[in-house]
Amino acid sequence: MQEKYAFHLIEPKWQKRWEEDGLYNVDRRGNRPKLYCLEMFPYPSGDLHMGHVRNYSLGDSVARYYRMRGYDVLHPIGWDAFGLPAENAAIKRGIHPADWTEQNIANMRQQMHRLGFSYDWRREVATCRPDYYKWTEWMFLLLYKRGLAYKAAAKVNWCPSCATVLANEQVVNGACWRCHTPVEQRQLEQWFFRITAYAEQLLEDLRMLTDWPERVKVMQANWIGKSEGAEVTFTVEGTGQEITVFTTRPDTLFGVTYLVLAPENPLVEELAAGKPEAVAVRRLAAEAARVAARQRTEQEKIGVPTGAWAINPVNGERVPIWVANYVVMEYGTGAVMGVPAHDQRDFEFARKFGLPVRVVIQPQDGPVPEEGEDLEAAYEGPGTLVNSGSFDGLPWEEGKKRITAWLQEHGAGKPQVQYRLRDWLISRQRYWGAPIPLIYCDHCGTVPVSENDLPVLLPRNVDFRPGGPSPLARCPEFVNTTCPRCGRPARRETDTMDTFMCSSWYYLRYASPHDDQAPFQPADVDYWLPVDQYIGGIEHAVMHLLYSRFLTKVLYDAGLVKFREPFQRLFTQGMVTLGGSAMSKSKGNIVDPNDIVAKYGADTARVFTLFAAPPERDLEWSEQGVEGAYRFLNRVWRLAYELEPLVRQPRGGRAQGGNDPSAWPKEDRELRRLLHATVKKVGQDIGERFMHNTAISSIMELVNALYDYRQNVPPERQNAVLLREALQKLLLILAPFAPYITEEIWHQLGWEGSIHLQPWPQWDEAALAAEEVTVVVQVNGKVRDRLVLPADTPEEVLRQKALQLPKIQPFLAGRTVDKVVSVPGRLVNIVVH
RNA sequence: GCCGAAGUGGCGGAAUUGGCAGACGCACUUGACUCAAAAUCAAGCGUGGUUGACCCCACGUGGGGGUUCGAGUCCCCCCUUCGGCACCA
Repeated sequence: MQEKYAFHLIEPKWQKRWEEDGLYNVDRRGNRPKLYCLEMFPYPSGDLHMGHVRNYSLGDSVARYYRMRGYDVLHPIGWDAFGLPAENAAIKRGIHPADWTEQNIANMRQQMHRLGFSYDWRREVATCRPDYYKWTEWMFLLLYKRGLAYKAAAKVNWCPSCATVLANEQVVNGACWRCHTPVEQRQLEQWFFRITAYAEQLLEDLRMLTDWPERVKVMQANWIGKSEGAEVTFTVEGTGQEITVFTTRPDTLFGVTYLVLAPENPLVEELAAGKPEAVAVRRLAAEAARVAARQRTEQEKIGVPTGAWAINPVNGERVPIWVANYVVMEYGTGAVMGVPAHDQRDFEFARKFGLPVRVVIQPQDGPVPEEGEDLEAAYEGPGTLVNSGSFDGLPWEEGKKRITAWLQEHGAGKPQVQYRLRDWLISRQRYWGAPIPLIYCDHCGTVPVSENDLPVLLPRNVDFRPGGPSPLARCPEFVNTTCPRCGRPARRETDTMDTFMCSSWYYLRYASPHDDQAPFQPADVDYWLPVDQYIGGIEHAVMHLLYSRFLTKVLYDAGLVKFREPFQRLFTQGMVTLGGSAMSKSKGNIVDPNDIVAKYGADTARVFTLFAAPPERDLEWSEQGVEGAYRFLNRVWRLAYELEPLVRQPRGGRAQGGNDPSAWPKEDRELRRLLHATVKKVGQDIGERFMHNTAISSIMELVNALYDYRQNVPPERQNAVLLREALQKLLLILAPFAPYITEEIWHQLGWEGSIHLQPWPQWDEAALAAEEVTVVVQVNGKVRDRLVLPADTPEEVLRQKALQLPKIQPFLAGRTVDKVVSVPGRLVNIVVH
């Protein structure tokens, strides 16, 4: 065996060999359990960054572990390859997006090879290739046919920097999720997916996801934003028009002292027309229109009366109708009933504009002033109905039900559930995306492209110069076509799909990556899906993960898949930081994985990223920590080098006491116990706990124990059988984390076959029981001494020995022993006073 | 404001079921090897007190209270940090 750990020679050698042997290719066989381990596929930006290294190292160790445990492991990778940076490269550097993307893919694929990730490369997909986006278009048509795709004019989020619209999920704090430019509101006609039709299921099925992080489920639930309440219909005095409001507090209906409409509500103009208030109303509406709905939060509440009045259905009272900027058109009905006594926003508004405040809920304890005019703030808590006619005295929850029922009986309302979720806007005014497969015909209207004509190909020669309509709209060869229905000249849709559409179904494609008849074969998907373990960043908690869940449910309803949820277990890993913040080009705090691999090797990079922090937390990059990981691998190498003569002895060498471990000396039995305990723990840490950091630390402890044994046991007494077993198992459990060095040592020591095809080592449960235990002796809960005893010492003997310990005596002198608590194998606690 | 997660040495973190707090690693200190350095190996390394030394004692997991023989872990209150949602009626 070589004396030096020459990673730079070892790693390229095995990389090539594994690839030639197709070591990680997997096919549907069915005679072994399957496991689908998936990491979120990357955008091919050009280079892997440390976040990728961490994400893929995590997934790879899981995949390798289960492979060794006898599973057929589907572990694929691909490229989320449509998107704006490719188009920007075209604009800035004159390189075509397709070429730019393919070059980046080639480079990143090479980096992944160097890192030794165990992918089945035959299954690689790229969303920008026609053989993939053909099926993205197919998915669009599926939604279209099922009535889940529609075109509508709406006020939408526009990113001026990306020159395209964005979905609500893609606006973060009022800015574009990708480039952080503040978004603007624009009135445009766009394509939407009716994700709101699945709001209830998307919310309800979160319960099934018991192996998802709580915070992701909470974020999705918040995003869906379910509210239960009632719709109440008010009549406009004089005209008989109706204004419907949504409220979660029908129990406060007797407390209504005004109505408010959103400035964009079309009723506003109707109501004010011809009245003296019309000028002020129009001015307010115009003012509000200038401010994006999402930025209104910081605005002062402003409002004006419309001059119209409404009749409260429950008591026939006249209340004024106002317009105010604190009501949003996009939620509910764009109209709200004002109950200042029991809603803080209404309270502030009423105080500012001198509207009356009427108390209709009395809390159980501590009276709220009966006269609303004395209130200092709205009372929003529970209580009993007052000033509410025949409903007086009801508990509020009961009041909600009874008043809603009354409204329903009298045709003035009904129970209503509202969701905050909006439909998914999928049009993008960009070139580098999957075309929306629709044709507009002057005679036939909107006509979907026939499935047989898919894919609608992106034309290669387009004009990328910025400004004006999107490149596709400026490409007559693309735009001009014939109507599939009537054959007359027609125009293609020139918007492309949101790239989140491409990534919302890719995990299905890996099952049948090259099928040209269907997006996937049922037999493949039924076998491999759902994904058993999905790993990625938290940033996709409500974007990618929500869209993928939605699409899966649509496919389920269409009978195309047999599962309702695509990702069984989800793990969200933390960021890689340097100087406390995420690595980014703009901050200039980048560590290039290429440099680390060149300097220390891929195994070191992998071991460091897995060891330095628990996977879910942020990982602060540390060059010294990397050196620590490198030192550890060198210690493993040296250990193997030193043990080689022992390992290679004919018939495995000798062991004092023969091959029966129970006859071995104590040091041998102790080392064997640690070995077997470590094998068990590492398996649990990867498979059950997802704590790769503690898995590696326990392997380090094993290595340390082996060094101690070598140093402390005289050479002639060292147990070759044990050391051989220990080294072999050590390599096997380290293999998922450090695939190169373990493979190399495995072969240098003369063991057969790839280490990565070996079964996970067995552990002997009987070997785990320590023969001797250290029992802590406490007095009043404080540790005063320790006893080392055989593990099977009877509890009575244990207590006796503890009470007789010399160090204990001073603490017992002059005191009475109340009781003695003992836990065999752990402690004795003597309670005195 | 509502919801969620977290808070442990100089640093990253461990403690899986209520049972020795600080595993493992980094940094640091000392020693061995060396002409020297690097590498490697060995020892030490929570805070305070005490001692010639060994020992020993007290305190210690964001703060305060509680349950328990025993709390980093369970309960209540509070503080801080991070994340999500937010005039959503």
